[in-house]
Amino acid sequence: MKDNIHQVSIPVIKRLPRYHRYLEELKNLGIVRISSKELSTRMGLTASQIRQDLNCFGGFGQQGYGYNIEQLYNEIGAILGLNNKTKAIMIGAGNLGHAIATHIHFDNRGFDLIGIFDNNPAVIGTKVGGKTVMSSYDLEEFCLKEKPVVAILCIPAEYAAENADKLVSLGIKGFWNFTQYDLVHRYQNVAVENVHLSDSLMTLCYQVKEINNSCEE
Amino acid sequence: MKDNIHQVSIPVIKRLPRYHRYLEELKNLGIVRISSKELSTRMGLTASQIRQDLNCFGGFGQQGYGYNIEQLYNEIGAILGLNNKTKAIMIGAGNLGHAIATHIHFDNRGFDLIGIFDNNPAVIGTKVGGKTVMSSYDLEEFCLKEKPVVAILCIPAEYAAENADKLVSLGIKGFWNFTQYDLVHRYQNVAVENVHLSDSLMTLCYQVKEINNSCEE
DNA sequence: TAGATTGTTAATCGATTAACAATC
DNA sequence: TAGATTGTTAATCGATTAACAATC
Repeated sequence: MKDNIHQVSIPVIKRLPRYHRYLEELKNLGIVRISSKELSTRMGLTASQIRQDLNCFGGFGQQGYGYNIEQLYNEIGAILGLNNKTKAIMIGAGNLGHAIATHIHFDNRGFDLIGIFDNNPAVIGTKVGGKTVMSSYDLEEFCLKEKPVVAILCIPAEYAAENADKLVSLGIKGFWNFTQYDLVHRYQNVAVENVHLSDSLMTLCYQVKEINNSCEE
Repeated sequence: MKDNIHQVSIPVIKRLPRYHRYLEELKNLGIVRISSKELSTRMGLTASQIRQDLNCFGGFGQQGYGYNIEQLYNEIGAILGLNNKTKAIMIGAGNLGHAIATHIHFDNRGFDLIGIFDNNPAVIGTKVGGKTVMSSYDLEEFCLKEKPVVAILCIPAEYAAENADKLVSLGIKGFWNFTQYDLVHRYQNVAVENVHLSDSLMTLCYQVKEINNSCEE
């Protein structure tokens, strides 16, 4: 590992999961080593970028040889913290929450989903991904006892602010935010990862329009 | 509108939906005008950036006054193409597809979801968001007749490549890709907007770890 | 007119790419 | 040893920020 003095930039971090995916695939193909050049061709980026990215964390390669795929795969997994079992809770078990809870493999991604909460009586008590949905009234007691670190927000935007404030006061250090609401810049020392689905869809709308325009010309 | 000669950069496009959201909120509060300075404070960015971003598309403001909120809101909506009714189909009506189909307001985002397909007999024929799920066998005929422009991929990664190839051959010009699979760089003149949920979660994993580290020191 | 605030040009900052000496 | 490929420094590119003249 290298000096942790200046922290790694966001663009680099965002590329790590993609490296991890490609390396997993190569590993499963039984390939042992790869050069930055070869990997760059497969991934559609430059060899320079790969080497720069990896050297933010240390020298994982070997001159004249390249990188050992399995080793690099494990290193990146460790950097991301995928072997952790960070306790996570989900707030909101509607359509989206339900899908996220059952669709995502939290254990492979460094998390342990330990509780799901909702305030809708029709949902409380039902099973979602093998877990019984709890009432929001029991959230505080649960947090004091279980000390979850991350909260997944799958609630309507209008409840996001109050819920987030409460959760931070209960010790939450990170949000996976599926809400329209802008959580970033609100808290000190709290990580926020936004999944703004509507924003993403609008971006696609623009792009498709642009392609249509350029084709018509 | 301004010269369309050099196209607008991706970072700018990605910020447009956020502007749109803030302006909608301001509009609903009944506020009529806003300066780039005031908006920048609310959004946590610089006034310069806002003015630069907006001037990619034309001069919507007025010196000494600022921007008319309703007008700017409408302009950005028009730039994004939110008034379009681009025909979209969904491939895969599992947990995630079901949630996306019912959770997203496609009509406000420039799209019209006209068909949902799956190859699971247990799902075919059921209703999702008021629409009957069709069999994948009928996809080709449907596309030839209805000419959808965008496909939403909510299928396992291993089926992504074959489905995407087929859909492109059937005239699809854009993907909203919820698959692990990397669609970008595969096709000419096809827009791809990725929602890599697992990647996003891994990024959060890293960030939470970093916060913990810095707090312990 | 004076004050405010834009549109736009210039300066800065950061991220990506290229180059190459180090070394396996 | 010679060839290959890294780690790292230097050059380039692009995006963000600052400055200011134009103008409402």
